[in-house]
Amino acid sequence: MARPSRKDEILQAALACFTEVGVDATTIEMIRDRSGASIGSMYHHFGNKERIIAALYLAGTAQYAELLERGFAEVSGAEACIKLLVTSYIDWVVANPDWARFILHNRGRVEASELGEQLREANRQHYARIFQALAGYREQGLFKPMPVDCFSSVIIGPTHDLARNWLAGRTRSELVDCRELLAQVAWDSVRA
Amino acid sequence: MARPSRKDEILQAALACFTEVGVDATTIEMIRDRSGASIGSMYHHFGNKERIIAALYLAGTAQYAELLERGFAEVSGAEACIKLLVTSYIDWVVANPDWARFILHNRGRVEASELGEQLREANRQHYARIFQALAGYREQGLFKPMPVDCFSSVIIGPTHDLARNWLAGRTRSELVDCRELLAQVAWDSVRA
Amino acid sequence: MARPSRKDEILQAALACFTEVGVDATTIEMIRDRSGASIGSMYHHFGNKERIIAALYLAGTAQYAELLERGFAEVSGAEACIKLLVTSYIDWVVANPDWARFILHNRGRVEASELGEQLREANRQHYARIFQALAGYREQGLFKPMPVDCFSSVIIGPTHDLARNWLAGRTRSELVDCRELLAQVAWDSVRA
Amino acid sequence: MARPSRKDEILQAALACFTEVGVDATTIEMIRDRSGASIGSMYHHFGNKERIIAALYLAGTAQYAELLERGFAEVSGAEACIKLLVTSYIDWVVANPDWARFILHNRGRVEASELGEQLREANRQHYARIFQALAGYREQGLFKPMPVDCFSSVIIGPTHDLARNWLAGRTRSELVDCRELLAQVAWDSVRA
DNA sequence: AATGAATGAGTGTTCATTCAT
DNA sequence: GATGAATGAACACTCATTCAT
Repeated sequence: MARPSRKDEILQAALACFTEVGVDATTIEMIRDRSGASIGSMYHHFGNKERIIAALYLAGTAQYAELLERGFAEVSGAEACIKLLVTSYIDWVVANPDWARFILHNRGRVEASELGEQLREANRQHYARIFQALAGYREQGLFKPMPVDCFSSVIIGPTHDLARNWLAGRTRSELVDCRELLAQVAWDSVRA
Repeated sequence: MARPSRKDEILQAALACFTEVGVDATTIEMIRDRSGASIGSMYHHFGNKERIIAALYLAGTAQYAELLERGFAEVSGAEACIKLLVTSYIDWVVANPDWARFILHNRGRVEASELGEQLREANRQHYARIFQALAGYREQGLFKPMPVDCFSSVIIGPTHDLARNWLAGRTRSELVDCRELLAQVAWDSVRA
Repeated sequence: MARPSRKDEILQAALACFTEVGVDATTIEMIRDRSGASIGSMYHHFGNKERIIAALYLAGTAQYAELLERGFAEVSGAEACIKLLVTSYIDWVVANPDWARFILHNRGRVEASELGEQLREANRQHYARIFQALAGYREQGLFKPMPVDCFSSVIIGPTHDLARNWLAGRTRSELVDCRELLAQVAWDSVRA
Repeated sequence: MARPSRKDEILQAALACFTEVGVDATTIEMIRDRSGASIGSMYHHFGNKERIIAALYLAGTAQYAELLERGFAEVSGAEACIKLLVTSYIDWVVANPDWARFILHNRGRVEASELGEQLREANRQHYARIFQALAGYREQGLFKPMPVDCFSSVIIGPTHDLARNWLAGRTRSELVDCRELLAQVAWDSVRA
């Protein structure tokens, strides 16, 4: 296993700072301090703070997308696919809580940034991939008819909500203990 | 109808700025400019920026709580109560989109602020009120057994998720068009 | 004994603040808080902060001058007069340490203020009174000849220096324990 | 002779401002203006205003200590040593009147600052050096017995007092003209 | 690829003072 | 004489970014 590159060290340090004091309160100096890189090096690799944020965001969503992709390769059937969307998400959040917290709270900022279009494109592909996986079942009438925006929110909304609360330390339950329940609720909510 | 007080004018101006450029990018000067108040007056009324943010947050949650309270006075039955939680929320969001966006994205910041405890206390009372309204039905076994954190998220999660997307302009559907569907999904997800 | 007037209450409060945090760090609000007066009342009585400082300064020097005057009425002889200058000063400092500290550190500021001339006039009279008391002995050749500025500093310099250090908490000795020694040194230093 | 460093330029500019308008009335902007440095550079070198003040103070006392040290290398005997304390001080004040004025009026502020301990340590060493130089004579009984705080004040008090007055423009005499007289008075005041 | 001293526009906040009541 | 809400100029300080080495 290769040692982390300077770029990765900077991203890890940034995430740690974002977790501790928030994205806006994190200064370039803090990241420099934590990563061991020099200011010049950080600007050489990323150009500006906004691009550090975007790089961290995009890397996170890519990692989750990859996990989901691996899941799709292993399951089949409408129910399994819907449940996979929930369980993959929970598994990723539990494995990467800081990263998940960062992503959950900074979508708007990255969308508004100079790299917003890149994020939107990644999201489009992500959704396209999911709908491609579900298209067959939909045509078979296995899902309750509803607007596509609702469909997404009904599946993943409870999980997003609980994940946010869990990551903020506002829950008594462990997120992972609700894994099967949330998956079942998602399936029940969309099945025809 | 009374004319808005100086305090309210400041709060309204702050919300408009937060909506346009975000909370962190909003400067005291912008709020001053928009509200017509002097800097001194703003500090006389609120003390600092953080307290302006917190005051706006707390006023918003109080308003929603009041709307919900009025709803509880009018409905009865487990199904009606669960659906009310969803429809009241949607109604408030649709009626106050800027305020809703602000609240949806700044809970953590207010919790971490000097007024965090006040917010947590308000939240405790809010949840206590809801559970009190539902306690009878729960005892009758009308709800599927699940952890309390899940129960909340299953009911309101899809609505929160869709509201976030709608407020960010990421949906094709109108939030209000999903009102009955989301209410029904909520009820179906928790009924025994 | 009359109760302190509102003006005196303000001056006492100001001195307490000056002692605790320094003159520059003391705000009008602090004095208001401590005195119980309103802001308006303070400005009614004094006009501005500078005049509060000057009033406190002038009241202090007047009080010391009065003490000295009473001393002159009781003693006679060159040695007694010189020693009186030292002992009166020490007695006043020990009785009014906060006031003394304030006066010792704010002469320049009051001199530079709008009331500077008033202070200089008071000082002129103070020195004139002292030299009048000593004029006879000087003519009798009882003092070592030296410039008048030196004469003053030689008499009171050691006492000023020790008083400053004592008031700042930098001495092991108590100021009062050095009373006789300093008086004797003063006399030895100026006697012919 | 090397050209002054950026740090020294800032310090010199600060001293000039302190002399003209006083420490509290001097703004960072004034020092920036006068030194030619950028605000960022000033904060890069010193961190904050308080540390500029302290650096100037400590540099001044160090310079005087060095002058005194050179004097000790050249003289011997109790009388010469005592007189050296006075004459070195006067020589330094006359050569550096602005610096001297600054030091004479800002000891308390630096002691109360974050660098107070550093100043106290420097003072401890300064006094230790002096008492080491005099220890032998003291043991020989060449000095009048008195508390150590008095001993210092008796020697240097008249000089401090006159220097303050001279630096404030309140004297008719020139400080330097009183050099020998003050040295003699100091010696007379402490000799056994 | 790496460094870090230098930059300066921009920020939140303070506080002496005014004035209508 | 007394009040205190309102004012706004002025301040110390921050921090993303640049650039010569």
